[in-house]
Amino acid sequence: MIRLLLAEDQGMMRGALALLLGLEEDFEIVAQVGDGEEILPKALETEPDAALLDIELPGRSGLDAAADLRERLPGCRVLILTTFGRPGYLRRAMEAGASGFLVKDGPVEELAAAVRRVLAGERVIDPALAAAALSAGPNPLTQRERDVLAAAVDGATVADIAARVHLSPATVRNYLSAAIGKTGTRNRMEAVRAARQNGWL
Amino acid sequence: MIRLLLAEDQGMMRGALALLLGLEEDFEIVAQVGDGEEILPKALETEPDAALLDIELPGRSGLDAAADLRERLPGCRVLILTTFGRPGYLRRAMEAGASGFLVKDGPVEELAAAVRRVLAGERVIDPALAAAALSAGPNPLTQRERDVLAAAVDGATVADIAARVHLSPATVRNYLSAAIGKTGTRNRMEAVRAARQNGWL
DNA sequence: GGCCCGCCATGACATTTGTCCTGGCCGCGC
DNA sequence: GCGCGGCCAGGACAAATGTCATGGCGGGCC
Repeated sequence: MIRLLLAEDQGMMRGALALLLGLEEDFEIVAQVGDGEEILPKALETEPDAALLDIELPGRSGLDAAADLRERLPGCRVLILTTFGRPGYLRRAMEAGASGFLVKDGPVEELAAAVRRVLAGERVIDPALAAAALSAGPNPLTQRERDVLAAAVDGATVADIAARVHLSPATVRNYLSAAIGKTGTRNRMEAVRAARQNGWL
Repeated sequence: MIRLLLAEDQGMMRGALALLLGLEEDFEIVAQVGDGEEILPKALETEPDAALLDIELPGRSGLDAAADLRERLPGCRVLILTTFGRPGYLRRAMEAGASGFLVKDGPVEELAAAVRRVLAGERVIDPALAAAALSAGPNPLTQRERDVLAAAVDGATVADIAARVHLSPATVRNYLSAAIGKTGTRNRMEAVRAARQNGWL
């Protein structure tokens, strides 16, 4: 019997996946969570064989949770299941010790198969996405540049960003300028979009 | 037997919902589409009793498709199923003649029940969302203001927007200023976010 | 030790952006 | 007819933004 933990914030998606995987003879969903903070506690409590994690979660990113799991529950395989096939996400997932990376497009049939293959020791990764991740190269942004960009997503002014990150407004502008340069864009919003597109945030 | 059409772009979600609804004794999924353009042709071909439509679709919005269906296939009830419970979406869905409006949070069990209730002639709407839609009031933005805002989403400059909408840069700035004023925001990006938040785009 | 980075900050500067005002052109309602 | 509002454009001005140069601080690496 394969014991599964399922982390997904959209209630309907979570319920549908749980029902679906529950239909498989050898699968058992031992935990369902909708918040990233709950993943580790629930996993420690139920000790699943595999965890199916969404990335964009309230509370704590599925990628961070994956790293937690590798450290605290090494016997549990981690599968990332996400809407967006961003190269940087795949890279971070691999660095966090994930065994599989699936996108929410593609047929549901893949899902159970992927879980089984991961449990058998295989790595499951979309080949096209793997190629994209390699060709895209690593994240060129420094920590601070990421912080500042992340604080700029919702159209905040320099002053707002400076307050959020506890920096001088002038420094913020310098980091923004650097990020704009590195992403090859023309203004902060384009830089934010480019960084998100690549999974660099 | 209730004949259903299902429109949803995420393959995994679409497959999961189809399997799930297919489990109901009296449901039959007669068509599945992942593109908004395909909704009307498929519906005319299969003549379903109800259509379950996502809003954010490639090709054509689920809201526009809903209007198409009301006009060309009045016997078909329309249920909108969307990730975002934006007040403006609900309003537009009602104006397009939809009988139900569900958000993708909330349990899957609601889904089949909602379809049955809609087929029985009821309207199915999240009460909290209905209240929000009423309190938010109608869309205050004019057509041109929406156009210009929509063209500004990805951090385009005034010149870019002007080229896209075939307007003078000065006019674009005026429309942006008007949109910023009407949304009560401080710059174009905040205006874009506010407008999207309310489903005004 | 010297060198390279990342980090933080400031000043100066050109460009872009947001605001306000003026004006003209239409269509609609009273 | 008159007023109102949406549509289009331009000018003038203040504020925000993006760039560049300069400087100091600290930690790695050879």
